[in-house]
Amino acid sequence: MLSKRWNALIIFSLLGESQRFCTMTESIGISNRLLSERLKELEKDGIVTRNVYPETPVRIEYSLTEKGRALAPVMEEIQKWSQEWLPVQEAPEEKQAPTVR
Amino acid sequence: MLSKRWNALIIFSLLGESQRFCTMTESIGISNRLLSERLKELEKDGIVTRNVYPETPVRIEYSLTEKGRALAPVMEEIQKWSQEWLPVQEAPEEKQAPTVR
DNA sequence: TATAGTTGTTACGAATAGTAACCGATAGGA
DNA sequence: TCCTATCGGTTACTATTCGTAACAACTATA
Repeated sequence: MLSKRWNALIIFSLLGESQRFCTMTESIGISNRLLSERLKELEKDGIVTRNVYPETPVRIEYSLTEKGRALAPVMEEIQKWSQEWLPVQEAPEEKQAPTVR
Repeated sequence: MLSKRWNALIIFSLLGESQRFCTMTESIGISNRLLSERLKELEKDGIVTRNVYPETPVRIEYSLTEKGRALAPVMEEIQKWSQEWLPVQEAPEEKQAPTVR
């Protein structure tokens, strides 16, 4: 499951707090097609839950189940390893709205 | 890198001891095409080293670098998680030579 | 009516994975 | 010499998955 592209990043971004769909696409840099697909799979695997808030426009938040939160130590070890062994990378450039002068 | 299919299994199987190409294809269940491709990538990333023993037929053993062995804690946490949260699976059936009666 | 925000779905070309056949070097035996 | 076998891969081809863009359904607001 962690070997599937994006899943580690999805879980990582949910470890902190529950997140909305559109927030996740932006912060992870995944397309909505794939995020939708991955979240369905993770929900079926019992790692993620989907919470619907029927406001307008509808708000949907995804969060981790206990099984999902139990992956925290795995993610921590991955972080430790990458801090020690991977060269520091430039952050990907922000897409800015063109500034009007 | 761990998100690429097979890489976690390849590293896991090298954590114990160095392995030959043909042993790895059998134990992991990966095709030789992909194993070859993945090992090249992992070698380029400095995670795996390739040792050639010019016997006949030639013997080639793959082993982990220090950077690769540093992934041991990650793999351990993954193991712990799966033992706690994943149902026990049937081992994939061995391919047996047909028994002659 | 038109527009915008949110969470998706559909369509389709591009990239990656999987399968099977083949290659080159070497050695052993007929 | 010719055939066979082993090892560590390549090559060729098909199937699956990914990535991008366009669109859909719902509803509130202008």
